[in-house]
Amino acid sequence: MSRQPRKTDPGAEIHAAGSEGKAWRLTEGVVRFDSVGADGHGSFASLAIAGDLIGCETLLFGCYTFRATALTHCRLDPWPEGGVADKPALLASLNRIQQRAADLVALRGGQASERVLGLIRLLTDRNGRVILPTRQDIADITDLRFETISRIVKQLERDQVIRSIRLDGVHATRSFALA
Amino acid sequence: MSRQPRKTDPGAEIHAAGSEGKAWRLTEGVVRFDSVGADGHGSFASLAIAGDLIGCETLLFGCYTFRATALTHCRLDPWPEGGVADKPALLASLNRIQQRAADLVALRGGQASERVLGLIRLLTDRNGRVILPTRQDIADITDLRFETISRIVKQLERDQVIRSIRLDGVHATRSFALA
DNA sequence: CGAGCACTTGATCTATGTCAACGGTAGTGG
DNA sequence: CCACTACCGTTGACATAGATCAAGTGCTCG
Repeated sequence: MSRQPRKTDPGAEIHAAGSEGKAWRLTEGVVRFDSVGADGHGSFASLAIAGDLIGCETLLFGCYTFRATALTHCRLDPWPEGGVADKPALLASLNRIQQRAADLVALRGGQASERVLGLIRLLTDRNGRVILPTRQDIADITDLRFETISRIVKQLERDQVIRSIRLDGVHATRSFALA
Repeated sequence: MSRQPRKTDPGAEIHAAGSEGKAWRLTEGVVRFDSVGADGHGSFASLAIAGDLIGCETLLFGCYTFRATALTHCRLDPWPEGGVADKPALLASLNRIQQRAADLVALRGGQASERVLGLIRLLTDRNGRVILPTRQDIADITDLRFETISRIVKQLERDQVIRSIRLDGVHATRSFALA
């Protein structure tokens, strides 16, 4: 029995921390991971963007370490494709996780506007389009406040660093093209 | 020909970004990793503490992605022990890297004193002892300024959250015991 | 002894947080 | 259709944590 690809809406929980499940490759969208404390409250831990793996810790433990939440429309494909992960695939994902971690650290240091711009660049596709998470999610990722994010995004728009575009099914405040 | 364990002094470069080499397990000490830009300037990217792997990306690329610098006296053992990494070992390190990344993200968010305390806890051994990096390195890790770190560490000492201890070969301002 | 480093501490400044009010849009139920 | 609610985003006024600038201490090494 092979698993099916899975699609999610923005805001939907993909899996809870500690729940059982398998690993996936995120082929479209953005996912946030949260560490969940004993009280059930979560704090932002990591991010996955298209191409990243989700839940590879299940290969070791059988259950997920973090809570995963879709920040945009997402598509998840079962991983590993053949059902069994080989060593080169593991090495590649290990490397990707390491790189992503360095990106995240960079998004939490320096000037507020640089951080937001950094995240926008990270999320921009090869056509120069971005679908942003909500202001609150951007704030959680960058450790800023949503009011600050709102001001910065507006300012980037005024400075014509980004320009609002219209994609169907996406809030007007969240789809942009890089200038 | 099997490689020898390696020891380093605080401040020493363990390897440069892009240089060729193998993977190691850090058995003692703390190491910082920096992304190195085209201009040769580095920015803090990640941290390894005792038990973590260093340079597992060499299994894939043959060379190191980041610059590695010893923050304390360190001991490095060749990895994998047998010369070839098996899948369970890879999965375990993948998991460890993921966990470490979440720790790091947490160290860069919230109140300054909480971040510093978080780092201190992360670096404390099972006997409640810590050897801290320099104030500047702590600042780079937490994205604060060294003056701020100095004030916070002193305050933690005054509040008796930590207490200065004397370890030979270590600056008096850097070895502490948790209260 | 002098130079260089790491650390400490005080005074002041400022980027960002906080609080508050309001607008737009989607959904829901009458 | 409208009324109502629930979000999400925007904007202004003001507060403050931490940055910045500056001066001085103590240690180590040549």
